[in-house]
Amino acid sequence: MSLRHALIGVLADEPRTGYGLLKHFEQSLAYAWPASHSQIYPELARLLAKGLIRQTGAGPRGARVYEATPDGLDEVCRWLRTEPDRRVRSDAALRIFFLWLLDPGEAAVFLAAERDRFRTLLAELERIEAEEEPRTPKQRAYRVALVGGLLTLRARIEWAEWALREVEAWR
Amino acid sequence: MSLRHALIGVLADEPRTGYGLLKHFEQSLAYAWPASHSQIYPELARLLAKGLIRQTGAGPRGARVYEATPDGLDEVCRWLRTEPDRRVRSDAALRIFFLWLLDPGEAAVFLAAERDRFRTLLAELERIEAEEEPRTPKQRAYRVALVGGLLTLRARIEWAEWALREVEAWR
DNA sequence: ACGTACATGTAAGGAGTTACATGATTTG
DNA sequence: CAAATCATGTAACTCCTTACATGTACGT
Repeated sequence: MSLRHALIGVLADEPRTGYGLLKHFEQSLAYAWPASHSQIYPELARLLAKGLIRQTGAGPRGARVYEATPDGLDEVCRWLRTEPDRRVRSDAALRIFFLWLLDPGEAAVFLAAERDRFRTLLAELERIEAEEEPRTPKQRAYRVALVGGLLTLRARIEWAEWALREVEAWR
Repeated sequence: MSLRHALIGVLADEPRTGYGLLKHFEQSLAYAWPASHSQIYPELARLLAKGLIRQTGAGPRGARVYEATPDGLDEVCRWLRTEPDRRVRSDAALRIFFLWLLDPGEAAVFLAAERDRFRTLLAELERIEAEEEPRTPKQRAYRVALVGGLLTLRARIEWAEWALREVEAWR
């Protein structure tokens, strides 16, 4: 359900091609909901058939430009008022529970990799944060999501640093 | 891949029934990897067929008790040394990007619900934290996971409170 | 000319959800 | 004796991943 609504939601802001949507997912939405082209293109065809989006034009190389229809926008707003599915899966977080099966040195390698990944991602988000002041409503919403990422990552880095000191004591 | 390894990993600590594993997932692992009985039971059958777990006995009501085999333990450790899949999907986090499609009052309702959910979850984790001192290696690993949850939730609550003040300014 | 990025699609298989289905034991 | 919990399974469906597949336009 999430992917189809996110696609309409992005198209509610401005018309885009399937490829444009793909790139937009890769650049920002992927932090919350990764999606590949093999999922996006068929889903766009379904949304088109249901009248939730429509094709407004064509670009070079056979690119199709879509935009959200009023029905599509209604559907997104209805979705936003429903209870979100709070289940989250994180392979990396799951592994923490089993670190005791490795020797402490190997557990430390894992935690250091986590910390480094968080740091890299934080630097990336801080770069985006510095890029431009949010002005439009959409930009302000994206900024709210961005700040969520920043605060969460800083907490995760703090945790990873603490956890590394902790596993030192396991030796 | 994650579920099958997590099942072996839990059974590496002590023998359990399928139902016992289900309850254990619901109580602690679900924060990182939710799993339902309709996934767990068939997966146990597959792990048994592959020799990664074995049945050690039977409890009342036809319950089957499993434990990890040495092959299973090797497999978990191999898994722990591979690169984790860092993709994470969060329906709730995705919705943030589309809050500008609602009016600010409705966006605030969403954010307040998020904040409340985080607070409830934090209280739950703090209760678990206070329960007992970790003593065994397994308990220490679980505590590392728990502290990760605590720090992350506190950051998410801080974010939700900031975001609520932010959307007030959208009116 | 060659490589990269643009642009779209399909197919097979694996993972996960929801619903259907059944029965035993304990607790009030 | 009724309800809750224990205990296990299957089936249909949806979602997602990986791989296969094809062609266009642009920059160097």
